Amino acid sequence: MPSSTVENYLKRIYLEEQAAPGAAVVSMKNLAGVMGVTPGTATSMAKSLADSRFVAYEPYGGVKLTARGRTLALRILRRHRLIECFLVDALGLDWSEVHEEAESLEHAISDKLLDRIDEFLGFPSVDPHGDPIPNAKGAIRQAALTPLTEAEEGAEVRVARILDQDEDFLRFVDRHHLRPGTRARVLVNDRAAEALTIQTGKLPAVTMGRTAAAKIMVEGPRP
Amino acid sequence: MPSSTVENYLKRIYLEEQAAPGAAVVSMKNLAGVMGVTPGTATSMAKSLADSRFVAYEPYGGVKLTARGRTLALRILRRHRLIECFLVDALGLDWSEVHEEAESLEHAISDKLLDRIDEFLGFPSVDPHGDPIPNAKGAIRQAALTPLTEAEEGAEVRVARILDQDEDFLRFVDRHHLRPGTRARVLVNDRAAEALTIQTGKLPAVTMGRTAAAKIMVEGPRP
DNA sequence: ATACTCTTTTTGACTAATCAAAAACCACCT
DNA sequence: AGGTGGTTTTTGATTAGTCAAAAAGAGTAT
Repeated sequence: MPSSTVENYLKRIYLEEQAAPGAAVVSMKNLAGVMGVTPGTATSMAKSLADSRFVAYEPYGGVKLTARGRTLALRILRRHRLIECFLVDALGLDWSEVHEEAESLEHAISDKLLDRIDEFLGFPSVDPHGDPIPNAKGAIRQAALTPLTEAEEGAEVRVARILDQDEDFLRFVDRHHLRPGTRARVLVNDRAAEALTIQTGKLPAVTMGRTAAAKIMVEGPRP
Repeated sequence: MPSSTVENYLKRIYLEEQAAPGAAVVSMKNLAGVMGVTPGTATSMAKSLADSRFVAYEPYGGVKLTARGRTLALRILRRHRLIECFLVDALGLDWSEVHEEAESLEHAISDKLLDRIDEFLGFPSVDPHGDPIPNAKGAIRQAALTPLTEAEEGAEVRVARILDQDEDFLRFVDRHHLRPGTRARVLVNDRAAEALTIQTGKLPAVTMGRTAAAKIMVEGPRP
């Protein structure tokens, strides 16, 4: 039974691999950064993950999940995201605050309880942030989405996923009614100014910078 | 922030103190036994709990919770029991299987979420086994109960609490409809034979031994 | 009080996870 | 080739929690 530390490393490695689909491996510096540990710790953990065959690791070559490691990472991610759904749907917690809570519960919940929750929720396919939930077999299916920065001016889009779990950012998104599921119109997308203006229904339009817009994934004008 | 290991020790010490109200302290042998560790480990943990002022400890003198230690123990117990309620009431898990699950979730849940659950459940005062739930301030209130072994023959009793969390025993109780809340009549209480026969409604009567009956707490014929 | 038994403590060792700081290595740029 | 800057690895230490086995202490029976 892998410790929750190991589970966290694998989850982060998976997320880093997803975040930078170009890079084949995750560097020690990167890993140490996202895990909040020193590079030396990342190295020794990389070795021990490799010993357990969760990652491929070559000295100076970074880490890369093996099939076995990815399976476990997806299992944790599934737990995390189902728990988020549950906290929001069943207990009415705010979607901006469930991430932290799920972060600890994901290591403590049994498979049995998780399945019960999955059933209770009606087998959801995405969590409250729009992140896809791996199924019990570890398969993950996500519709092709584009960052808001790519949207044409005048386009009608549907917010599908928010890529940042930071509470402040989520509250900003919430305040302007840009939660996943919302339809909105892109009024301005000024690439030179790196600013974008978007409007939901009859609400006042919001203008945000490029980096903020890049964290909001949308479905195009029509598929 | 105490580790979950420390939380578990304090919880067990509290429960042992309750289980043997006569003994003023919990011995190392006892503690090692219930925690499933060697006596040496119990000793070194006792010292470290004493350093943190959770228990009073004198060499060869056993441990005894301080006010501080009891407060923390009751906090864990509150978590444990509210979680059990929640799993049964909100997710329909069987009361015989929630103990183990709560055992790990109790260390992972935040105070905020726990309060939300408490509210969701309508501030229950006992868990599915009839164990009293400490309130947010750590106060615990339990009606005076008597073990079934003390019941008079012919008495009508109300099952109030089951003192054993073992899955098999709980399933036995369940099978014979002796869950907390049930009214039943004591048909035979033969102290010499150490056997007791009890009947719920029109169901077939059940006969059990003294030790089993001692784990079932009831409210008297009338208060 | 003496011996015997049971409990408790001590000692030494081990694993997992971490840090700080030194050393080694890699890649790139003249 | 040689140096330089940044990354990675190594080394040595630390903390929490554990065990096995030896040593010490307490209590009881004769």
